[in-house]
Amino acid sequence: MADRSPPGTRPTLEDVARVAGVSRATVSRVVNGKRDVGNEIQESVRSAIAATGYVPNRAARSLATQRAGTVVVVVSGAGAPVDGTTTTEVDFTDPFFGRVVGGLLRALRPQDINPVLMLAETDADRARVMAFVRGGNAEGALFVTTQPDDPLPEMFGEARLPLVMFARPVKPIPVNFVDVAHRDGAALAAAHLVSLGRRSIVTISGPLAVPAAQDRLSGFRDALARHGQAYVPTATGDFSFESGAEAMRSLLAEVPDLDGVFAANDHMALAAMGVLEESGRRVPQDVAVIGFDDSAIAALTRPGLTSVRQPFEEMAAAMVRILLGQLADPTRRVSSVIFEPTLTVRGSA
Amino acid sequence: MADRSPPGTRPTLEDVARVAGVSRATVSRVVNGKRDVGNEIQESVRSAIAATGYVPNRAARSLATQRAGTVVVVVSGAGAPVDGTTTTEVDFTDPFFGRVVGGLLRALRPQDINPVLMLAETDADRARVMAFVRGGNAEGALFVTTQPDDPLPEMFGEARLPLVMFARPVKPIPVNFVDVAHRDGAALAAAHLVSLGRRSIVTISGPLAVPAAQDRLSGFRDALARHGQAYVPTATGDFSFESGAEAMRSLLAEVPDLDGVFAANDHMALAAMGVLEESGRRVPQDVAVIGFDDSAIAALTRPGLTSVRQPFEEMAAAMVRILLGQLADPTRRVSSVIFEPTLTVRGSA
DNA sequence: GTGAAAGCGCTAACAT
DNA sequence: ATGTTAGCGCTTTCAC
Repeated sequence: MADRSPPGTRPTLEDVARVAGVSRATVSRVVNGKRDVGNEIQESVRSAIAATGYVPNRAARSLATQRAGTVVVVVSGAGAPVDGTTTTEVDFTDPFFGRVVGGLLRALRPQDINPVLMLAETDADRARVMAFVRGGNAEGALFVTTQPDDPLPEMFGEARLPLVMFARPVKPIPVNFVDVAHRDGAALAAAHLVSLGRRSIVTISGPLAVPAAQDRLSGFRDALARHGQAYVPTATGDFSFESGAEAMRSLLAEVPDLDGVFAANDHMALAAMGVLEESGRRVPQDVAVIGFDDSAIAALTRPGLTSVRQPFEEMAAAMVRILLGQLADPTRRVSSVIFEPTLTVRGSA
Repeated sequence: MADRSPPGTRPTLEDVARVAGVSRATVSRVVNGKRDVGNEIQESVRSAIAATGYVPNRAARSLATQRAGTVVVVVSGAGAPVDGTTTTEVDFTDPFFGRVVGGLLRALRPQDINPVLMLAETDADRARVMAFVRGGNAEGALFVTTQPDDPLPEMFGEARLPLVMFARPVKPIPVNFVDVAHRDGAALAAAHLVSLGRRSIVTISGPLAVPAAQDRLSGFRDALARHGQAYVPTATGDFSFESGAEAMRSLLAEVPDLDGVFAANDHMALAAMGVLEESGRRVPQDVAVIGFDDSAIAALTRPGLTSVRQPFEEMAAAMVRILLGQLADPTRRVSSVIFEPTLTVRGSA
């Protein structure tokens, strides 16, 4: 198992072939599991591989096969390109980012495809991503963003390059995506609040330009209407902690006797809890609070935050599956998969 | 700018050369910014590139240059290989993971080197990483882990493969790393608590097998000793929320009149705050609490958590710098850079 | 079942 | 200053 070669010189197929006393082609066949190779030879090739410590060079393979063996995982989150460092970090501390990327990596792992991670914060970034894929350096892209109007999906569409998004794009463009049934998640929250006997329920919405926020709001309203509460006082935030606090304050002014709150994400729900407590109301006794995302933070507050959970890792796995399907059959039509959320019940509701 | 070629066939250097009426070599020179090319020709090559939509193929370039143009970013966090999904996610929701990886990507971005992201959760994963780099598919690795005894660094060392770690490894092996001055960070916390007039200060340590936890503890003790508090009651946690709560309870039993707490990370600090409030003590009036990491959560609690902050993005940039230096001059000795932390003051202390 | 040979797209001497 | 040429390490017909 020792390294014989001088540092910097890696063993090649040629080396293995020489050691095994066969041709490069045969070694290649063994390496790639082609079955029309005699057993004896197969043996000796394997031991030659072990002896030399051979590892295939992907660049050479890509060149020969015309397949990159690589996909790009593109992440973008914060809206504007940032000069400071703070805003941009939102990407990565955002609950869903890490979970999704982790899920993608795990789903990709058995496929012998490796993920190149790229940021898409600026137009230059996006151009870089496009060039990368157009140059044949990746076979497709997996795109996870919190920025609903990112132009990248359209660019991919026009270039007819394989892409799967996490979350439905705002514009109705033909693109593969995976999403959660936001309306159903909201309905879960509504049903839970009602089952808790809450009768004066309000909601803090996300920015209505974001499809997910839209759906969570309308789903919540519809569900509550089915349960008899025809009108749901609503304040709109932007998913940030601060906006959640402000929304809660204005709702409190409008509906002092409210006893249930559904916020479109956990940050805003947390902020709402804070405002409620400052106002002398107890959570969950006086007011029940439910968030959305089931982020790491939700478990770290007192009371813990009841929240709607998206099955991130399954969703990530689906993204990979769709992309691989598309690569295997490029004529395949775009597809989407919608997952059902669940409710994680903690102390707040 | 239109695509002329049938889908699937990408323009090559050859195509550009033909359109521009020059040789491949000349196009290559222009593409790579070699300066010994006449202006006229340069012009026509550029427009030929634009006309064809040419993008270099990295596989071919790698093969020719013998340089991968790729580094692998390895992340590992959760201790044992996991069958469920929960534990493993720790990686990604951990405050530092996203910040560091984000920083790495941004530092790599201008370098025309792209990062392949790999997990190192199991031995098979580690083997995969090793094979990847040994096969010449990446020029080196950037390793960020919360697992102090990961065997990967040693494997890289033995194979004499370029590696830079985030955080000093437990074993004193010769490896490049970037870290923060944990002792100084702890001293910052100590000084702040003392300046607040706290006289009965305790600390919640991380697992002592982790160098960072060791340093934070000893740094805190030493600093407090310099300020006159010779003995610091200590409870040891494992960085988890639950362990922090338990540690706080036992400290409370031991030192009922404590008025200051320094926890080795934010999760434990948060848990401590919760236990303190349950016990009827107010934060910060009765007890001041300081955490470590300045994670996203720290800003989302009430009161906000005062915490020691590591300059993650600068640290990530340093990792990249060190790796590139090593690649440029492989004989370079291992080096390390230690950054100074700062204190982010919020409501809790 | 195995080998010989061509070629993937690019770079880097070496010629001119 | 530009072109010619020979590979980089691998896969893949096509012969044998």
